[in-house]
Amino acid sequence: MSQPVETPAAAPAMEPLFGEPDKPVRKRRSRAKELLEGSNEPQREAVLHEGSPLLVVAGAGSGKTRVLTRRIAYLVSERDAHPGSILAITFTNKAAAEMRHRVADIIGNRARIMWVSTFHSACVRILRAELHRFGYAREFSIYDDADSKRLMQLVCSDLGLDPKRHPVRKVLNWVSNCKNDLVDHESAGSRAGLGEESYPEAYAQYQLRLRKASALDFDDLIMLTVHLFQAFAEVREHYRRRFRHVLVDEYQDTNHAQYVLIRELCGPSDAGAAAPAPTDQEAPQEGAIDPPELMVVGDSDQSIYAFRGATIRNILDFSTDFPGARTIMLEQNYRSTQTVLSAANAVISHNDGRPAKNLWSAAGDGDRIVGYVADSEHDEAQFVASEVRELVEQGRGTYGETAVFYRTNAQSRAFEEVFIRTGVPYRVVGGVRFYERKEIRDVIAYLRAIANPADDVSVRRILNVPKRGIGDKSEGAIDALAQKAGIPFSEALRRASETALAPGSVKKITGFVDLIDEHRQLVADGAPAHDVLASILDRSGYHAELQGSKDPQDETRMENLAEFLAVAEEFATQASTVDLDGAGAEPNLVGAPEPDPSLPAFLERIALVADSDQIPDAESGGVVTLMTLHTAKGLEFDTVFLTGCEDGILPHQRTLTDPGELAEERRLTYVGITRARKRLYLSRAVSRSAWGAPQHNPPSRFLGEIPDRLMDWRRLGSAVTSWQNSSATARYRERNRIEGFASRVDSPRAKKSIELAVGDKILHTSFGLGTVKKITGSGSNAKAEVDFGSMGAKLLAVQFAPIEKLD
DNA sequence: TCGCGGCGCACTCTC
DNA sequence: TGCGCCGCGA
Repeated sequence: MSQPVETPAAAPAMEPLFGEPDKPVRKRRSRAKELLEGSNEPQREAVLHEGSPLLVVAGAGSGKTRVLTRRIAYLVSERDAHPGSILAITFTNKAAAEMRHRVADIIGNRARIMWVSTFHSACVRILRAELHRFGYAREFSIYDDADSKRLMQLVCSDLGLDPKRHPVRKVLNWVSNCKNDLVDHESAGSRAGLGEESYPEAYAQYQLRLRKASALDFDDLIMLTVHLFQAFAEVREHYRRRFRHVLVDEYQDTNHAQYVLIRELCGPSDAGAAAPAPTDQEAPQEGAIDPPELMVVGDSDQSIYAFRGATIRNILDFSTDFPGARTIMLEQNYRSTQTVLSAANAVISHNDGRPAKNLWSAAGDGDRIVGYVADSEHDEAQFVASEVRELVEQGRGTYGETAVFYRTNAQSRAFEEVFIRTGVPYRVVGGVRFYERKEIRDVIAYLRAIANPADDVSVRRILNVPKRGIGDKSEGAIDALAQKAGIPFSEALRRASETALAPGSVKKITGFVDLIDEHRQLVADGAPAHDVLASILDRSGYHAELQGSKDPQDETRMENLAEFLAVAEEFATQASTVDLDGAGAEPNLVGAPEPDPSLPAFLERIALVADSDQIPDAESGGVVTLMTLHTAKGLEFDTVFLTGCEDGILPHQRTLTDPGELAEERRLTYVGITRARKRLYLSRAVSRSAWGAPQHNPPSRFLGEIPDRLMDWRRLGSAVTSWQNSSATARYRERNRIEGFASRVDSPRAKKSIELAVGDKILHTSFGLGTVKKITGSGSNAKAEVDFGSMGAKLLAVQFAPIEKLD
């Protein structure tokens, strides 16, 4: 949890700004010199001097972020840009922290007043200062995904939506898409293009509830900022003047709302229709100010967030969106071997309608890509574990420079089991998220209820946690009162005596109100977040309840809470020295620039920080990193294991029917492959247990797209041999599509050699994994009685049944 | 009002 | 497989 604070002096050794990252780091001075004198590569040089707007299209590993960093340093050093006038937007907080480090390494302490943050953090800052214009209270809660889902659940049941036909998740996604496309709920009903159901009422109700709770969800952060800019010309103008340089990393992952935000900020001046026309001849220059300079960097092949509303359109249409824009392409890769790149190129080239691009590397061919076909996911994990150990023992790699990627979080389990058993040190990034654990959410709800009295969702969550005798009945009565009087739930709690509840119940409720009030006072007195947290854990009885429990689970809960408390304390000390957005030292930024360790600031911080921001530094970790392909973006490792290369896993089952989604899966694979510097492993499992029942998937179609000469197959599946032959790939794929997985294990050759004994494990195309219970007859007459678990016992003709024997 | 046990369902990816 | 919800008994 302890990310390095922004202390340039203590910054870890960093990569050079360009050139091979593997080379020993040169001294800071020479690097700065190199920066200012330019590099030997003309395109990179051009990135510095090229005007605005500027689009840099760069392949994986070509140092996109480095180029962006360079431009910032150039602006400050050569063009005397005030660092406070620079806004750099990155995709994750982690990336923002890294960028601040890099810039600080070149221009020193002045980098501290640069504004580097994610879209969401930037918007929160602006909203804190400006949202009162829309009538919001200054303290608003920020709802994460789980909160939004909970809220939408209430809405759906209010509207009587059948959860079978209209799952909460689906409704929420629809609403989220509307917001990302800036379609407000009044016009959402007539929204065309989605084809499926639309939920304008749910949208309206959901927004109403959010509004009542003084809460914003993630999509609101962007949407409302855009609305602010559009509704108040002076606000828009203020930020256009304040930011003279706007730089956006990972532009391919921006959605429509984010694009409009950038356009409002950096578009041509006359775009602001609301701005008063300069008819007054006395002050013609007033208000006539050039838009901020804009530079965006991206790679359309790495767009992997379409499901969240990101649209590649933004990068393809950049030059139309921003007239006069120039484009620079960077195609040299400084990260990977040519072998790795060729594989990546081969896969991505199967996507239609992408601009031609061919990455090349000067790093040499390097090792071939190792392929492995495992029998099961355990076998796959076993292979990865032993391979990692071997690399480390032979001194060819370190744990910290090794990563294991998978498509879904659920796949991490097999690796964890085997890694624990074999003693390979590892760390899972993401997965069951820290902030999604029950106990953490509980205390966050406490903190929110204290900070934002209107936050009904949070108040009701902790009303009876820990148990204090306020049950459904009491809650219902209070809720009825709140509805009747039109007041927030927390307000109704104070008037509990007006209900028909028993005096005992009223007393319990009063006790709860007092508890919250007491801590609200604590906050008002300026107590830092961790003090409030520690107090509420104690006074609410939450701590005591866990302590008294005999459930071993509660022990880990205690540990988690202790860690959370540590996070809060760390936040307080950080906040008092440096602002996490790097904006704290800027006096005239927005509203309250002073870093503050207060409770609202802490809540804001934890709402916006994703767990994947806590990826340990690869160099210092010394442990193998396990993560999903999505979180892998922007990272790189010497050795990469890309696991689960199966149709149904990667590409994911739900994407197989949609060419557009399939293209995104291919880009995801591309991202995974290009994370590898030196060694790449591709593995798949013939059989994989998915919630209980074994399931067997055909090899990923993406595997067949990689030329044979690049591959070194360490082990092939026992029964399947033809699929990796590229000439057979198309046929295989076709056959597979028609027959489903039935064609995978019935190769004639495999059948001939099958000999079964009692106790053998076999794989049947229809029944799945089974155990041989009894054998009768022999040779071609052999029959086997096989127990297929939940599928029952079957009698099979060994010679003809579509089965495969497992080791 | 609470606690327990049985059952049914769930797994994309994330700021 | 494990989590969350529901219904029941105390």
